Amino acid sequence: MVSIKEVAVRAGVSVGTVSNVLNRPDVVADATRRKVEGAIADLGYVRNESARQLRAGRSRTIGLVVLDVANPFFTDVAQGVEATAEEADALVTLCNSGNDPARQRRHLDMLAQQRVRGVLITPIDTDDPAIRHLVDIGVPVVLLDRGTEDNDRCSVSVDDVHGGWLAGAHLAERGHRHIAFAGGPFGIAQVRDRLQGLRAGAEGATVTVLSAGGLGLADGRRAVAELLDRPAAERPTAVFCANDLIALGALQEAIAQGLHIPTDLAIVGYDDIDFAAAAAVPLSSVRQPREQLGRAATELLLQEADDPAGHHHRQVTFRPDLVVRTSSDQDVAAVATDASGRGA
Amino acid sequence: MVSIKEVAVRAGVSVGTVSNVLNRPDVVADATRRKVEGAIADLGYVRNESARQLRAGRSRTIGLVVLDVANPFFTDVAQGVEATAEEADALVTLCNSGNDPARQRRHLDMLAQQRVRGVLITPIDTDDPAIRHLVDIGVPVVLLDRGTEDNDRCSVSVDDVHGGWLAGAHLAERGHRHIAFAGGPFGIAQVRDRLQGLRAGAEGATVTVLSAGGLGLADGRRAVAELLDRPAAERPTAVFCANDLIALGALQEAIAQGLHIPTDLAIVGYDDIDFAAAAAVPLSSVRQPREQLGRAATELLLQEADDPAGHHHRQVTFRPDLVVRTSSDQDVAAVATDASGRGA
DNA sequence: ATCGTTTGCTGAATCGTTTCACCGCGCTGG
DNA sequence: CCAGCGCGGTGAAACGATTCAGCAAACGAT
Repeated sequence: MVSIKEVAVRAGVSVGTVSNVLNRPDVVADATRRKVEGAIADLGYVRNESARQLRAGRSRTIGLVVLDVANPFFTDVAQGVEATAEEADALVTLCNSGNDPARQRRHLDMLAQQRVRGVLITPIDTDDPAIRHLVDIGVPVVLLDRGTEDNDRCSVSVDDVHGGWLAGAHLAERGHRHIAFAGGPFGIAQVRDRLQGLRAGAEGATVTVLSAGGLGLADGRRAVAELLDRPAAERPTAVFCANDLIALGALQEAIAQGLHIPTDLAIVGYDDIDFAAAAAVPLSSVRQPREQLGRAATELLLQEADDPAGHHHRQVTFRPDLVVRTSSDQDVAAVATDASGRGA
Repeated sequence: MVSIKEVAVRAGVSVGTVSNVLNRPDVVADATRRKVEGAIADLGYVRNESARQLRAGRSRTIGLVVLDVANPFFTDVAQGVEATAEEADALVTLCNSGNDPARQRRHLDMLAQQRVRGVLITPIDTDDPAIRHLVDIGVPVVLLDRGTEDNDRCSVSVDDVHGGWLAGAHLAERGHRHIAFAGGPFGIAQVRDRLQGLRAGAEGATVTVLSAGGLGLADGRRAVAELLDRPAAERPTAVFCANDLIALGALQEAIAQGLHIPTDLAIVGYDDIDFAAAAAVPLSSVRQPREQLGRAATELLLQEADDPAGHHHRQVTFRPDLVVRTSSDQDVAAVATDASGRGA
């Protein structure tokens, strides 16, 4: 593999000059520059980023650690991050913790070793010591899709309590008196907050928490199966899901079991991923500004990385809104009249 | 930021010894090792990967460049890649070309500069010079989800012609005489091959190519809209989509327009992503071994990286199979009888 | 007591870049 | 004619880890 030195020899100049051609072409005389560029092309020279970085002491990349790459919500956030990073000539290393604390730890260690300029993370648990360690050794960290009370770092989040409230209020307003909640694990703050909001919004209604263990399609299917195990009289008439993957799984299982949506069961999801609108029974969902979330977080991170002293940490919170689609757009009262005797 | 030198000073040993504690703990006396470990913990020392890499001449990471991270097919492939890489103690940098040649180029340049151990790529066009350059400078490259006639690199692919054939044969067998194809652009080999296979499999049927420009949900919606513009008599009775995103978009639009699936229009997708089975009209789809694709490619890559001399390039091809679900599971003949007079 | 051998550690060279003090040259103004 | 100044370029010193020849001490065998 050819180095700057060999380029210098072939061009008949010193290594310092080659470096100048690469980094500050304007200080080099035209003729010399052309000679060097010729040598670079001839030898197929490729810059060695490790050496640059070693010398510079910091890298041009930022780390992005998400809970689940298979969830379109996170890929959308990632696109916002990447777009913003690209504008600032930064690179992004995308890491998937897959909701596994050990994997998250490994990724954070690796990012620290790479001396990344900063880390954007959707953390699994409230206060992982690995995250604290990063902050302590001076790596800028911005929490993504997650607020914090600590004021030694920035965060960008969406008001999940309000999101849950919107869903609860909507369902209550449609006449639902018994609402199920599907999603887990409760170690994840988003899940807790959305449930809390649901309870506050669905005033007067009973809220039943189903034991969906995770945040995937399969968990939604399980949740509806569990729901159908109950006697019809005790069965919730609506289910609010902690994300759209669960909601889509629930939708599928409900249809497979012969339920009509929303007549027999109303469903509201969370995130408003593209697949939600594209579902055959279009899914009501609490929409988050996904790309903007990524953009805002990246801007804060780069700001802090560029000027750690002048920076002061901020907690940015977006407001979600509810998109009502077919899956929940019917009054329970109307159902009781129109479709009495119906049900699985 | 603390370096190995400061650790050495605090532990009262030389830097060589600290390095040994880190890399070959067994050659260091217990007492010394403990002293050094103590110093490391006290100072919060974090290894500098750039320096290691500079010295070693190569890195521990491999690059993965995919066409579209928002497509669950690729995130599934990526999971296979990551799992295999992790077993081999390698890291993965996931890059999204987003079907943009310029972005692909930038990512490849960056990976070359990082001196990655190798690159896995789902290329956009047949023979990008940037890919050739990588091969020329000795970076192992494995084509992913894409075959090649060049025998200077490995490839792992799925027989797309056969996949298209399966879909075509299935639809023809169900009595469809006029089949539409949705997907693009045709610069992408997968799209071409699937169409070619469809033509071969749907013997005796007419194939109409719709002008879906891309490979996303919106393109599927557009395709069905275009289809409905035609007079009913000239309208295809089935549509084969180049991937499941298109198929799901088509499904949604078809339902929104009041068509019944599969009675009025049969739909077959490609990839069998999880959302396909979860669609409310479960989607027939050509299944590819997604994770296995990633695993196989990564194994080939690591093999080549570990022993470039002993390695000889292989072209691995998997066979896809067809999963028939509701969206296409009905005979056209039966339709004509059961549902005459129906239609949008 | 002497001579290997083993054990455990040191110190310096090395990787490829960037950066910076410094140098020679030609030109200009006094 | 000379001091001063840009201009263009040089060469060496970093950056932080790894590796390896070499050294000192301890030990075992004869």
